[in-house]
Amino acid sequence: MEESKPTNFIRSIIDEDLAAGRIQQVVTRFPPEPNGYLHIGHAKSIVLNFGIAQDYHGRCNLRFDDTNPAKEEEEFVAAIEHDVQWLGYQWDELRFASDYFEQLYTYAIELIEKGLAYVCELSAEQTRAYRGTLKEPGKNSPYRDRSVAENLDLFQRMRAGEFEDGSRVLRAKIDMASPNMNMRDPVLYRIRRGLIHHQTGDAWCLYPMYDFTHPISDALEGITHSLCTLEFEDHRPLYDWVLEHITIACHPRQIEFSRLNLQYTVMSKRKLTQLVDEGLVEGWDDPRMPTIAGLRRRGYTPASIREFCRRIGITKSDNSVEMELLESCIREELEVSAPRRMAVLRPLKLTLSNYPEDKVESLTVVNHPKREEMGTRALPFSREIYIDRHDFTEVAPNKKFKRLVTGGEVRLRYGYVVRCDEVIKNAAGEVVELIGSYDPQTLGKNPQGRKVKGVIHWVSAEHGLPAEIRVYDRLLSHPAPDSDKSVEDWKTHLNPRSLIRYTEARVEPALGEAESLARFQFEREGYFCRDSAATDSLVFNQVVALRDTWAKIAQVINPAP
RNA sequence: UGGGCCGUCGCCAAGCGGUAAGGCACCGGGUUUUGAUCCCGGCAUUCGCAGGUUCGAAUCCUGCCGGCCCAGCCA
Repeated sequence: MEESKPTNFIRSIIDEDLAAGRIQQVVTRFPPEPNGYLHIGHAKSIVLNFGIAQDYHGRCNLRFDDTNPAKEEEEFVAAIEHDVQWLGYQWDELRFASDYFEQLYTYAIELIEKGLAYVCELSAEQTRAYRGTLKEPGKNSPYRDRSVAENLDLFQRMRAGEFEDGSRVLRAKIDMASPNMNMRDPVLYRIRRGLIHHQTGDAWCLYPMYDFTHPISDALEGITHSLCTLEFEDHRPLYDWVLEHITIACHPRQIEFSRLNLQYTVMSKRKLTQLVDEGLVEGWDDPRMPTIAGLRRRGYTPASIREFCRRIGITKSDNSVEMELLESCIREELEVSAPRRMAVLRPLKLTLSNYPEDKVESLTVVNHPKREEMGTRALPFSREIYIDRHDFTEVAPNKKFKRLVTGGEVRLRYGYVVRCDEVIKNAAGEVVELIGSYDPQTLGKNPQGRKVKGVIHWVSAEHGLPAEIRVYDRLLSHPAPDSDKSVEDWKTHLNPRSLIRYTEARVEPALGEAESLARFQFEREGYFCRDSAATDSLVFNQVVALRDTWAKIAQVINPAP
C-alpha cells in the first residue's frame, strides 16, 4: 500500500522551525493516560507523532500520563504498548510522567519560593465558587498571600501525608480575573492518600495535575513539538506559564489539531468503558469496537489504519468522517492481498441428479484472479453441494436477476453450469432442498448455444467444514450518537443488528487450516478473518463486505418498507 | 464585545493575491466464470454571508451569521 508523506499545517510549522534553525531535530511524544484502551482516534495521534519522527529522522517517545492513580491500571499500559507496536511504531524512549514526580516536586518548590504558588485550604466547592463564571471574574482565595515559609512548610507536610484528601491543594498564583478559566490560580497538586500507583506504589500521597506535569515532562524529554487535541488550546497559556517560571532549558511548542470523529460509533473513553463494563460488547477487542484491539480482531491491518489516518489528514476543523472511508482503506489492501475462498453463510442443499453418486472431482483453482504467484488449491466437487439461500428464488423477481431460479441455469464458480429442476418444500411451504443437474461440457468453458449470465459460489456438502461466520454492522444506528440531544441515553442508539451470527455456515476444506487472524475474500460475500479468540472452533469475522452494486439496484427495484 | 478556535462539493481535504488538487461517496459506460476488481467518463463559474482593497481575492481588511471548546482537587 502506498504510504506517501502527508502534508499538513503541523508539518509546515516543523519545516519552518527546522529551516529557521530553531530546532536541529524534531522530537515528539505520544502521551496516553493508561485508563482505557487505545482507539482509532488515538491512532490518528500516533500516526501523526511517530510518522513525523520517522519522516524527519527525529525521535518520538511513548509517555504514559499517569498522574491519576484512581483511574489508571497496569493492564492498560501493557495494552497500549502492544497497540502502538502493532500499528508499526517503535518509540525511542518509554517514559512515565511518574518518573518525574521527584523533579516535579522540586519545581513546585521553586514556584513557591518565587511566590508563584501557594497552599490553599478552600474546599472543592469553595474553590469552584471563588473561581467565578465564564463571564464574571473570580476572587482571590483567602490563603493566597501566605508567606513563602508557611507555604513551604505546608507543602512539605502535604507530601508527608499529614493532611486529608481534599483539605489542601497547591495552586499557581496567576490571575483570578483572567478571561481564561485555566489561568485563575489553577490547582497544581492534590492529595490522594492510600492509593497504590501502578508505577510508584505507595511512595506518594501527593499527585501533580496534568497542567503542571505535561509541560515539564515534555521539556525534560526535550520534546520540540507537543502535539495535542483542540480542547487543550485554552491550556496553552498555562503550559507556557509553567515553563516560563521555572528553571528549565527547554520550551516545547504546543500545537493543537482536531480530534477524529467517526460516524456511527462512539469514541469517548467513558462510553467505550461503559460498553465493556455493561457487557454490551464482548470486551475491548469486540470486533465492533473502534478500539485498536477491536479493529485488529475485526481483521483490519496496521497499514490500512495508517492509510486511513493519512487520508483524513490533520487540521483544526471539526470533522465527522464517514465509515466508508475506513472501509475503503481495508478493501483496497485486501483486494490485492487476500486469497480467495468460498463459504456459504446460509446453506441450501442442491443435489445434481445426473452426477455419479460416489464421484468426487478435485478441481484446481486459483487463489487470486489476478495474481498467479499466489498459487492454486484443490477444491472438491461432488453430487451434493450447498449454495446460499439468497442465490435461489423460485421465480426471478425481475429480468436483471442473475442467480438460480426454478428451471434456470447458473455457473458454479470454478465449476460447472447447473440447472435447478425441482424444488423440495417442507410442510410450511419453505424451500428446503433443490434437485438439479449439471452440464458436463461446461467445466472451464461456456455452454454451446446459450448464455449463462449468473455465477454463484458453493461448497461440497460432503467436504465442506461447518463454521460460524459473524457479520457485523455499525455499532450505533445514529451518525453522531454523541451529539444527539433528543435522547436521554446515547445507548438508545445501539444497533440491535450490529452482529449477526451464521452458525450453520459451511466453508471449503482449505479454510480448515486458516491461522488466527488470517484474512480471506469469501467470494461474492466479503473479506473475512479467522477469529483470534475462538481458537477451538472455526469462526470467521467479517472484516468488510464487498462493494455491492446489486444491493443498491435491488433497493431501487424493491425499496424497503 | 467573557476567552479561545473553526467555517472550501454529501464526507475528509489541498490551496498561503494570478483565476478551485486529490481521496471517499455518488452517477453513467466498457471488460469480467466474484452484481467484486479493473478501465474510461461525469461530479464546486465557486470557497458561510455582506461590503471593501486590488488589474486580479478562497487567499488581504471590516462587519455579520453559523458551529465547537472552557467554570474537575480528570486528562
